[in-house]
Formats: sequence, structure tokens, C-alpha cells
Amino acid sequence: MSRIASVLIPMPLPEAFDYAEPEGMGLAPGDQVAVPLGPRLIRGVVVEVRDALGGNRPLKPVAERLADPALPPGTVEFIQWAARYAVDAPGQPLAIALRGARAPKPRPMRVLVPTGVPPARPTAARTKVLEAAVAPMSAADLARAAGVSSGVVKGLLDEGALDVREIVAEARFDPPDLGRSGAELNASQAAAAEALKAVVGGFNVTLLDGVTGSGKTEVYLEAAAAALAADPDAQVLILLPEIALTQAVIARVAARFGAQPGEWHSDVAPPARRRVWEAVASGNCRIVVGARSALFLPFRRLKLIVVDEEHDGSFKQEEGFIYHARDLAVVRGRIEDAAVVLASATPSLESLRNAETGRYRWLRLSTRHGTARLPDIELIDLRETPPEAGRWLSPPLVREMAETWARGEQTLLFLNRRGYAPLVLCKACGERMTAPDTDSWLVEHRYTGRLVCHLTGFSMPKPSACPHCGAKDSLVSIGPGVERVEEEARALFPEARIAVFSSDTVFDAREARRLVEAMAAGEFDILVATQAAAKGHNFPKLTLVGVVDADLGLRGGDLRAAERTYQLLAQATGRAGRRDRPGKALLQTYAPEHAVMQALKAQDRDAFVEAEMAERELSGLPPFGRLAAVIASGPDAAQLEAFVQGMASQAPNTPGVEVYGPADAPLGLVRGRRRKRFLVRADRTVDLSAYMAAWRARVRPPGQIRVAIDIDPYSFL
DNA sequence: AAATACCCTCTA
DNA sequence: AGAGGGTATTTC
Repeated sequence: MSRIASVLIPMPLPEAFDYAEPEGMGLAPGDQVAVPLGPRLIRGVVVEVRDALGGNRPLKPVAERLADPALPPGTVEFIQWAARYAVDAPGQPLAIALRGARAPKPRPMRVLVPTGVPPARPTAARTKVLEAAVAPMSAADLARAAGVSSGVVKGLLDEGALDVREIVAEARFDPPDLGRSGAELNASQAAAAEALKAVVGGFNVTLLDGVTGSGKTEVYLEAAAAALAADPDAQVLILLPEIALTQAVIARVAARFGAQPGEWHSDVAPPARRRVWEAVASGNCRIVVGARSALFLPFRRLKLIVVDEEHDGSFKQEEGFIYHARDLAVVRGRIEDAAVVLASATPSLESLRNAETGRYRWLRLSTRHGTARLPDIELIDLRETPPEAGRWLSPPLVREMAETWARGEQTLLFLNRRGYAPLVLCKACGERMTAPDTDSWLVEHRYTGRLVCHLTGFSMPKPSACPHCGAKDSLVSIGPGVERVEEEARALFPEARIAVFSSDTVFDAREARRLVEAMAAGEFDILVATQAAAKGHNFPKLTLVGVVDADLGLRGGDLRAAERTYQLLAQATGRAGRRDRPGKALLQTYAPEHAVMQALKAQDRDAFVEAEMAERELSGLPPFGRLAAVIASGPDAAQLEAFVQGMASQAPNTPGVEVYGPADAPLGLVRGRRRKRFLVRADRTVDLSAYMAAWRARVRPPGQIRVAIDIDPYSFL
């Protein structure tokens, strides 16, 4: 009986395609194959093999079974589940899962080995080289090890005393050393670690909820140790929201287990990615530390997933295949029968709700590690003590900074806004500088002298005359960014050592580490930083945190504005006063009576959560209801309008579902494309993915119009 | 995603 | 007619 293989192709095709299995190929689900698609050959993954019963239309045969490792069953199932959930083609998550498999193999390393042939002229330098060559190494390394110039090595090579051998770097990782003991734990940590060790083994979800500085990392590393020890093949995945945080966690893992974990994020070079991918597939790499896309690696025996800083919005992928890594981590845990640990000092309301209702276990770490105390938090009412015109630091904050500096301690000025000024306008005609074909403001960057669109990446030199009315020197910078706050701090404290930490000054993991280490070593007095520095780092001499604009995140008023502001500011203020020094945080606000500010001041997270939960429950919003967004975009405004009107009339009528829209998206024009949005609210009991899929199936977007569906949207732009 | 089928306009 | 260019369609 001939057989049919269903093959998933890493492209936005609506379903797996069927191919005939050539006699004797013996395909199984998960196998990587080459299949013909139109005129070309393409890589795909077998998802099903079945007998060819009855009449079939003629199928093209599978061209070849690739030697690359097969995807384990759990990975294939997860990909299909994720696609259905996100209402997208299964080829999209497959493309993410195959990113490591398609990357080029690491280049073989060329090492030199002695041939035994004695050199014609055995000089002292040559003897040193041959003595050093007992271990195979590259020519450059050999010259360095022997302390001679590269010419000596080349001479020996030319004479045949040394020979080149190519070594293919194997996709091997050192096994974790499970004999090592972990960090010293305090009573609260030890209790949590014991509780976590008990949950590894099967699927369940635990919320590890501990104040900043309570030592969550040590606790979940003990859970990792337990998972790795319980099963010699067990694998552990630690997900982090940002690349900048991976280095610190990798160092902690390496110290705890005496072995380098696999590192996975977009900054990892393709050959290194291939190495990690293959080692994860073979089961050799047992610990992975990575960003959200590490969730799609081909784990053979995943037993623990840790989502660190689980509340962080960076876990939501907003482009291409749209998904939330925290939510999908729980799904993958269920599929793989792995324990899932969600860790945060300021958990998301979704996770807190699941903990409250008992769906998740709830472990609370109360005390700060060591002797550190939480900082005192005070609100500065900017209506009463405003800064001078054109300044952003109020007198009370400046006074506190001066005292901190006098004591030889550090200040962190926190402002979650890159660049110099968020808006540039012409005082002659009132024109606001925006990017071409986009109606978002251009942000002024003084370091580079350019105006930058933070949405599209467009940038241009700052013009000397207004491009609209032509007036000379009429452009004024409105509002503060970190660069402007730095300028003000320098004017106030000309002697102080000041640095800026934002994604413009710190563009890769190495640079971030350097700046963090310099700050920790006390090489700066004042650090002006965006959220890039607000989380995860430990600065022992930092005793004052000044939040320049505490109200920033509350504007715009989307669903999670209050929650996000609370989380961000709690993290930022938590930077102050670790170790034995008392810390202080000052929040500049125009709305000190706002519930978020009051909760921060009182350091009463539970009160804030309770109030916010009550509001969400009243309006049926997450975590009490579910949301989805539709973003339709196209270059032609009239055509788009007609399409969305038609789409509105096609929305399925289902109890427990409300459709709002279409409305102009807040950023109505991006890269020359008009954008319209629908928002869908549904009761928790509704299968929202199925609803959205049904709706999408009823419409056919004409021409250039694109429809994107965002399940559980975080951005409302 | 990428090759190609289709469908216009322009040129001589 | 054939080239050129942009867009819609198809891929088991």
C-alpha cells in the first residue's frame, strides 16, 4: 500500500500539503524532507503519514528525506497548536522552529598538528612552537602560546613540520555538574525551593511571586537542578524578556552547574544557533537560556520551563507570527508534561488571577535577600514644586541628588523615553515633524543630530529650516528624553560622572554588561536610564532613584496602562538601596492621588491589584474576559474603508462576543499604509481563536489589503 | 515566500 | 507583436 505524507512548509500557506511517499522512504512524523513546491524544492516537516486509500488526485512525491534531525513529536504538536491559537498559518511558527536548522553549520576550525618531521633549522623559536603544538590549536593561537610571531609558525607549516587539520566543532555541550551545591538560601528561599523541587516531574504551573531582590533566580535554579537530577535526559528552558538580561543569567547558570547553557536569541550568530539547535534536538544541550523564540526549539525531553519576569510585555511578539511567549510556555509545558514556573516581583494580573483561583500554585517570597530593605518611596507633586521652565528635575529631587552625591552614593534617573526630545515642532507655523508616510512624531536625538522615527526606524538629519514653511532656526524641541535629562544633570552637577543607559547608547549584550559592571563598581555618580536598565541589575552603591515622569505610561489610557506603570515603576524604584544601605525613590507626578501612585508610595501591591481587578471584572476585560484585535491595512484609504465596512457586516454573531469598530488605528498611517482596527471582547468561555478564524474565513482581502489578527493584544497602536 | 500567470501600457 | 512593468494567483 502506498502512503501519503502531509508536509508542513515554513511559509504562510494555510495548511500542510500532501505528497506521495516514495517506496521504502519510511517517513515518520517530524522528519525533515525536501519537497517540490511549484518549480522549486523546499524544506518541510512531515506532520502525518497515512495509507493512500481510495482515489486521490495525483500527488508529487517527496524528493528526499534530509539528514537533519527530526522534530520531536511535542515540537510538531506545539507548532500546530500555536498556529491555531494565533489564527495564523502553521508554516509561520514552523519557520521560527526551523530557524536554527536552516542556519549555516559552524565552519570547521583549522588547527595545526605536528607531523613528526623535524624542521630543517631547529631554532629556539621553532622549538617553542613545536613544544606548544602538543595541543591542536589555530595558527594564531599557536603563535601566541609559543610567544613567537606568526612567521615562525608559517615557516614550519611550509616545511611540513606542521600540518593543517580541519576539526568540525561538534554540537556538544558540557553536561551540568549536579554535584555542585547552590547558593546559600534564606529561610523564605529555601522553603520556596523545596516546594518547587516537589513540582518538577509533570505538568503544572507555579507563580513564583517575590519582591525585587528576594532572590528568585537562586530559587528557580534549584528547581532546575532537581529537574536535571531526576532524569538524565531532562532539559530545562529559561525564558527571559530581553537579550540584555541573558548574559547575567547565563553567568549564574554557568556558575551553578559548571557548564555553559545554550544561548538563544536574535543576536546569536547563525552558526552558533545551528549548534544550539542540533544539540537541543539531540538532547545533548540540557539547559537553554533565551528569549521568547527559544520556546520553539526542538526539545526532546523538556521537563521545566521558567519564564522570568513573566509580566514583561516583551514576551509578546507583535510582528509576523503574533504570540505571547508566557502563555505559549504554559501550552508547551502541558504538551511536554513539563513543570512551568512564572517568576516576577510584579506578576501580571492574568497570572495573579490564575494563582488566586488555584489554577496555578502560588509561591510568595517575602523577605529581601540579606539585610537589604525596600526603599522609602515619596511622591513629588509637580503642581506644587515644579521644575523651572524648560527643566525636568524638580527642586526636591535635585536637593536629594546633591545629598546622595555628597555621601558618595549613586543616583538613577529613570525616564522611559529614548533620545533628546519626543517632539520637534516649528514655532513659526506649528508643523510637527513626522516620518514620511507615517503619522508618528520624529524623536530628536542630539548625540547623532538626527530626527528618528522609533516605529519604522526612519531617520534624517535635523533640518536647519522648517521643511513646511521654510522658517530658519524655528524648530523647537518639546519634552524630555534621557539625553535631555542627562544635559540637565550635567549642568546641575558639572563635577559628577554621568552616563546614559538606553538602547541608543547600549546596542548589544556586551556593551550592556560593560556599563552595568562600571555602574556596579561605582564608576558613575548618576545614571540616566530608560527601562533597559530598570530591571534585573544590582547596584550596591545606588541609593536614590528619581523617576522623572511617573505619569508617562498612564497617558494614552489603554487597558494595561495602570498595570504596566505600576510594574515598571515598582521595578525601577526597587533598584534603590540593596545590600546594607537604605534607599529612597522619588516619583515626580502631576497626579499623586492616582491609585497607581498611592499604591507605589504605600508599597501595597495587593491593594493596587485588588482595585485594578475590580475594574477589569466590571468591564469583562482580561483576566475576566478575552480580547482580540484585527488590524487591516492597505495603501488606498477608500478601498480599505470599503473592505472594513464589509468585514464588519460579516462578523459572526455569537453570544458572549462583542465586536467594536472599525476605528482608525491610533497610528492611522504607517509606512504609507492606512490602518483600521477592530477590537473583539469575549467571555472566557468562548473559543476566541475559532471565532476569529471563522470571521477571517468569511472575507477575502482584495489587492494590497492585509489583515492581521492579534489574540490578546498588548499594544493598542 | 517566490515563481508565474495575467493584464495593462507603450513603442514602432 | 513584443517588451516592460506592476499585480494577482498558485503552490499538494
